[in-house]
Amino acid sequence: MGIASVVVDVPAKQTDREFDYSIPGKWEHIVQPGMRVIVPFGPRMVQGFITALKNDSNVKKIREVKEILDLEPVLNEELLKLGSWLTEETMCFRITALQAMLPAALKAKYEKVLRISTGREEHLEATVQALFKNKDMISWKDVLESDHAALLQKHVRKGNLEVMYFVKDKLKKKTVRVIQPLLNKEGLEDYAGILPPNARKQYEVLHHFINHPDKIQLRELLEDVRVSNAVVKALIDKGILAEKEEEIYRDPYENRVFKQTEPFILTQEQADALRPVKKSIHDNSHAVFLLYGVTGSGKTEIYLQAIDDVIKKGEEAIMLVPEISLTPQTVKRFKERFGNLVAVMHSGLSIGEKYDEWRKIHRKEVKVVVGARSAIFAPFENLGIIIIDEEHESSYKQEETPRYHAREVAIERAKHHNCPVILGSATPALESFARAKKNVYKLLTLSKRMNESKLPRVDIVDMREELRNGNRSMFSKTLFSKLTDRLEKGEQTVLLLNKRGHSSFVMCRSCGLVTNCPNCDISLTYHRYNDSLKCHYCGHEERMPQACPECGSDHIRFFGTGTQKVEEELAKILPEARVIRMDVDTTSKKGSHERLLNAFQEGHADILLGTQMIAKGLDFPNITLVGVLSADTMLHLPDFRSSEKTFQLLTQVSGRAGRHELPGEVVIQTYTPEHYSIELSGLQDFDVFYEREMYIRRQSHYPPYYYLALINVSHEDLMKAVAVTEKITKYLTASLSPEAIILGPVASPISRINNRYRYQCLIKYKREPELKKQLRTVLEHYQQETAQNLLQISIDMNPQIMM
DNA sequence: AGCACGCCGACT
DNA sequence: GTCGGCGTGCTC
Repeated sequence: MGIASVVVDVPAKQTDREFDYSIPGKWEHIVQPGMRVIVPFGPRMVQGFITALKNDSNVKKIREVKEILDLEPVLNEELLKLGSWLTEETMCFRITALQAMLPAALKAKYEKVLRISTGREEHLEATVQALFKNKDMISWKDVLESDHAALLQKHVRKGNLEVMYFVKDKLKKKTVRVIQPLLNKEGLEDYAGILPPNARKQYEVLHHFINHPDKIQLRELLEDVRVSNAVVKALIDKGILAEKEEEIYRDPYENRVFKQTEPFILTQEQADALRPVKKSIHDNSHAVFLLYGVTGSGKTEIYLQAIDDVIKKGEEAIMLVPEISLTPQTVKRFKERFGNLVAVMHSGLSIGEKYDEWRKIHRKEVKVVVGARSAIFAPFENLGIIIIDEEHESSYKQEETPRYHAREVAIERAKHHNCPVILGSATPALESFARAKKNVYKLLTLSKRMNESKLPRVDIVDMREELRNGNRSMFSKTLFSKLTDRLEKGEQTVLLLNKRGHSSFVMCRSCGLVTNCPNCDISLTYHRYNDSLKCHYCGHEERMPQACPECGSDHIRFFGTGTQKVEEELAKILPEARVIRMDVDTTSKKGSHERLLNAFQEGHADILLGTQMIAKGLDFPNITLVGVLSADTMLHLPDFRSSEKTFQLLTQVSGRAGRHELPGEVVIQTYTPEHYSIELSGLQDFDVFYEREMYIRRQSHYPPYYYLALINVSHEDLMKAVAVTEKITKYLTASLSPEAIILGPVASPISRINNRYRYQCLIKYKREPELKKQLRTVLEHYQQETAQNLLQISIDMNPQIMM
């Protein structure tokens, strides 16, 4: 008898294992590991994944698989294995790992409903019958909201009402109605001849098919021939035409024509960098390359040509790009080279669109996927290369469970496929560069920009000096004069306002009160569209106050990312300048990001003003000036990577200037010009920065010299949170090797979320083979309390941010 | 995660 | 005696 091992969709410690189910005979030859099923689990139905098939089971009372949800496995053997690896590495539940690899559309939706048992209607009093008025089922959610929950529950016990469980897919495949002729050209002509003379419209429809015998979408047909549905219907009824439902993809890029491009001739440097990659592709050998190339050195062309080789070899490619630079511009470059062999995956797509892109990959209709972090799980079976552009970007680390880093997943998959990985960056993560130096990764260097263009000249302006000289504006003299100069020449400027986060908070200018969330220790975020304040952590929402709740002053206003204020000041000092502002406020609508960039590219503005989101990917020939208004705002964050992040951002944004014929200039304004990350980004010298930063990391026992694991404990009771963290810290100190450094307990940077106090313990280690086992023991020990949700313990292996 | 089961105190 | 509170343990 066929038995399936199933991982069920119940993310909890106690159910984090396989359960056995028997397979009904009719499905015996269909089922395969990696398929989704619906299975009975206790009293309800849940979704699950078949992880293995076997012939027998030790389980006595085995139940049957209720339904098979897929005709083809959604997870192949490799991905199932990768799921186990993810579970192990990130210490998450198996089901969480499996779901993370699939588009959200494939996740189940559960519904619990009540219905009247057959023939028991008389047993119900009028109030209950009234609830069922006009419907045979009511949802459990409504029951809980009604005042009759107890009463209804009693009827369930008596058997008058029945509880039913439904498992549904989040989403259906999208279909369109398609019309096609059932006769050939001659047949249609003959039939047109015998149509009654008053059937003019039917005649026109037939005429369409005589000229275009192919099938056509009903909607298009109606538009083209300008007839109503009734006309087509008549012809279908007569058996001349046929209608059918056809599955279609929601193609976010439909109606867009991409001009094909040919590979460019590579520079000597580029060719030298590409050669070892090509060798690895053709030898089917695994290797990780760190492509370290200055901004504008033509990394993308190397990616494109490597992918081209992979496709020619009949294999597939994954191209990861950070979410914020996954702009239509980027996508265009890949679509222009590889046409419709490209699928695109990013968070801007709807659940349905993502699902459709995923299906193109699953059905082997595309060869390349360009996407953000989660595209690393694209279900390709013959991977020939994985490329991660801007590999230092922190968005490659998922900040929810499973807390994986796409770079590590990429390497794991590439090992399985015996194929190369390219990590590309002008400012590699310190960890990556260190590995390249140790020859764990192979270093490929591009030190020159293409088109012979020079790296821009960088001016670092000390804003303290400006203040001393009586300049209180946010623009230094230098920046102002260069701005005016560009304006006169008709060249373009990018202005970066380097502010932390992307949100705007509210502060009273009289008493300095910042409106905080009542449940969390974090400021509320202003939302313009409904003039309200929201907490991004717990969802708390309140109206924007008219006066300060503390001192009553009406000088209360929001401090946005500040771009608005800069815009106002620009309007004062350079009234003739046309400014495009890009920040959360102006880019929240779908497609607005692209629209603004297009407008800038087409020269409808002189200045592009924005936050971090403008630092990447812009490649416009007319940009000759980049200004950073305040370079040091994120330097003083309590994060050991803040210097690295500052250096990376400044270098990236500087790289926007002078990429083509016109030379570029950069002005960096700062209050700490002596800080090495600012000074060295001015010199664009990553190598020196690397040495400096490595020295500091070694001194303070941080990566790449040490690995990190962060344990976060939260509890409603502050003392309890501290006590548990304390106990964990003690336990780990005792059970890990003396080389491990265990710090804590300390309050989290966000010390309270949703009225739960948060404490943490940080482990720095070099080699601790027992670490995961010990952490599992810790989780095990607090199992009971975490199950009751009194206590929460989360573990982040290799955290990117210390929250 | 749900849900049933079971044991306890408070009530018709 | 019975209802409903919540701690405990199970789900193939």
